[in-house]
Amino acid sequence: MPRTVLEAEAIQDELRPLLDLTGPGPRDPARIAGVDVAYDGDRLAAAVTVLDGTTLEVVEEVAVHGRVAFDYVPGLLAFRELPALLDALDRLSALPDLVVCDGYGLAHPRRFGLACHLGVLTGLPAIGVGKTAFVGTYDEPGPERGSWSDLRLDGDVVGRVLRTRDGVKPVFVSAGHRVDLDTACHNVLNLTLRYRLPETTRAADRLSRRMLTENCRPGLMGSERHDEMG
DNA sequence: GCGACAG
DNA sequence: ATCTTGTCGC
Repeated sequence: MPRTVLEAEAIQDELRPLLDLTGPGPRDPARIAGVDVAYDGDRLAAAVTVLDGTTLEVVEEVAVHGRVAFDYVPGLLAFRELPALLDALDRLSALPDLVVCDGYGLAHPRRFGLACHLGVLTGLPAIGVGKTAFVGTYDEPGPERGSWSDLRLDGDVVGRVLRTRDGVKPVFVSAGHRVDLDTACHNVLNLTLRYRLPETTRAADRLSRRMLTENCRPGLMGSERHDEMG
């Protein structure tokens, strides 16, 4: 774990060459994971929620407790959230086919946002879905669900501003690892049949908050249902 | 130089 | 991220 901004940025530059940007990535993933982290002072809870790619039903979920080990610095979000997220991902019974991150991927000052970092470290296909603008310029996409516009940074298209619901504020989609932008947006639209944000993100957000609030066994919480027989 | 800045 | 009431709308 880096201890300074400079160290962290160096790590990003070091890992960036490991990115797999040769598309297209999973168009019909069977298991899609959503990840999110909730905070309370220096306490945090990281959650991973896996949905069935077809029914969008939650098929597995894991949440873990942790401590903030890196202050939030724009551009270095991964160092704050990744340790706990990797911990939670390790506890899944089966690997997901796609991970939807809360934040950015290639749309990043050094082209290595949370979704890229998580993807490289786990080897899993990953994409980023941000709720607000971070980097880049763009034109407002059309008002209907499905319309989008390029998110550009220094002349490169680094992501897409995608309208997931009619007349509702768009989200910022970018590729992370082993998924191209088209496939990323395709998946995001499949995950937003009812709300602006992907069901994966919503489920992970709820779980992480619950983990923080409830007095559960320090360590974990999840769908490792302890068969309560008898 | 100053302000903005994922979560 | 988090602090926070009411309010407009389906």
